[in-house]
Amino acid sequence: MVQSPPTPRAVSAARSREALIDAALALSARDGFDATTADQIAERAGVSPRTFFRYFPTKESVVFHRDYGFMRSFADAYLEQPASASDYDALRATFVSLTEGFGALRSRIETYRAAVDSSAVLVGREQEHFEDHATTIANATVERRANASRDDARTLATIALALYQRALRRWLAGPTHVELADLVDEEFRRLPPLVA
Amino acid sequence: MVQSPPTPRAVSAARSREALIDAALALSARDGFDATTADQIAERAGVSPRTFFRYFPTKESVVFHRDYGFMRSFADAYLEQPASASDYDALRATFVSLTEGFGALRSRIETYRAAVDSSAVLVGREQEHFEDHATTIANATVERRANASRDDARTLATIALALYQRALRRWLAGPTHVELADLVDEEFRRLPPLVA
DNA sequence: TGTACATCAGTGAACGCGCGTTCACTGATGTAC
DNA sequence: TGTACATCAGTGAACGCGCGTTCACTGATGTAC
Repeated sequence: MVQSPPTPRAVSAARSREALIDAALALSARDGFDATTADQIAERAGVSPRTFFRYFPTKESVVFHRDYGFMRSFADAYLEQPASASDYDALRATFVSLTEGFGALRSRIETYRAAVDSSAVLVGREQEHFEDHATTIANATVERRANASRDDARTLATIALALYQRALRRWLAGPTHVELADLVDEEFRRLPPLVA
Repeated sequence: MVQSPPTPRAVSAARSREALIDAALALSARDGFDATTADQIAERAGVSPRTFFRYFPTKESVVFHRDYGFMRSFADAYLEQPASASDYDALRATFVSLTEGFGALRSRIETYRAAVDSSAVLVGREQEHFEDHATTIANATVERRANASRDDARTLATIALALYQRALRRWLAGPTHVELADLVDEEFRRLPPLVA
C-alpha cells in the first residue's frame, strides 16, 4: 500500500492546524493562556476567527494537540528492560533512554511548559493526563512482574512520574549544556537514600 | 481584650457565606463544577445571584475558602518531631498524627474531593496549592537539618505530598471503618522497599 | 433614653466580554463518467 | 481530455450563555452625641 501524496487540500488544512497550534502556544507562553483569546490565536495564525473552532472543539484542546508520542512509546521501552532489573531501576533506565537527545526539542518544550503553567485549567488537564500515564505505567509494571501488587505498581508509577517532572523542570530552569537524561538519572538515584 | 460577641450583621454575613460555600460544594460534587452556575449556587444558598459576587471574587474561589488549616499546622508539628528521626520518618509521623480522627470529617472531605475532581480548573488550582505546600515542607526540612540540600528537601516534600494524596484517595474509596492515619502510615512504609 | 447620621448586608438592572454554536454561503479542489 | 457534480477548506454574521462589573438603591443595624 503506497503512501499516497497529500492533496493540496490536505496540505492546506495541515498548515492551518499547525499554524493555530504554534500561535496558541506562543501567545499563551508570552501573555498567559487565559489572557489569550481565540480570535488573537486565529489572527496570528493568519486565518479567520471562525476557522479556529473548525479545527479545535475548545480553546484548551489546541494546547495538547501536539502529542510528542512520549508516553505512547514508554510502555514498550519499559517492557524491553531486562527482567533482572528492579521495577524502579527499569523505570529509571526507560525515562533516561527516552529523554536522550531532548536538547533539540528544548525550546518547544519550554514554550509548552510556559503555556501550561500560565493557566490553572491547563495545569488541571495535564494532571488528568498524568493519571492516564500513571495507569499505563502501573499496568506495564503488573505485566512485568506477575506477583506485583496493583497498589504498589500505582504508587511506583506516580512517584516515577513526579521524579520525571521534577527533572524536566530543573532542566528547563538550568543551563542549556546540561542533558535532561542526566538530570532524570540523578533524580531517580537521589530518592532511595532520602526515604531509607 | 475580650472577644466581643458577633453582631447580628456579622452573623448574617457569616451565614450567607457559609451557605454559599455549602451550596457550591454540594452542587459541584453532584453535577460538576463547570455545569454549576453561580446563579444556581446563590439560589440554593437562599440569596440573590448578585450576592454571590459580593462574597467571592470568582466562582472558583468559593471552593477553596474553607481551609481546614491542615497545612498551616503542618510545619509546626513537623518541627516538633525528634531530631533523631530521619526526615522521611518525621514526615510520615507528622502526616499520621495530623490525620488521626479524620473520620468525623469524612463526608465533608468526600464532597470537597468530588467537587474538585469534577473540574480541570479546580484540579489545577489545587495543584498550585500543592506547590506552595511543597515549598513550606521543603523549607521546614532545611530548617530541621542545617546540612540538607534544597533539591533533596524539595524532592522529599513532593514525594511525601504525593503519598499523602494517594492515601487520602484510597481512604475515600475504601470502607468507612479504615482509619486514614493507618493508610498514610502504610503508604509511607511501602515506598522504601519499592525504590530500594 | 432618644435622636441623627453612618455603615453595611442585600438586591435589581444593565452591561461587556469571550467561548462555542448555528445557519448560510463561496470558491477551489477532487472525482465520476 | 472534457464536462458535471460532489466535497471540503474557509469565512461572515448572528446568537446564547455564564462570568464578573458597574451604578444605583433599600432598609436594617450600629454608633456618636
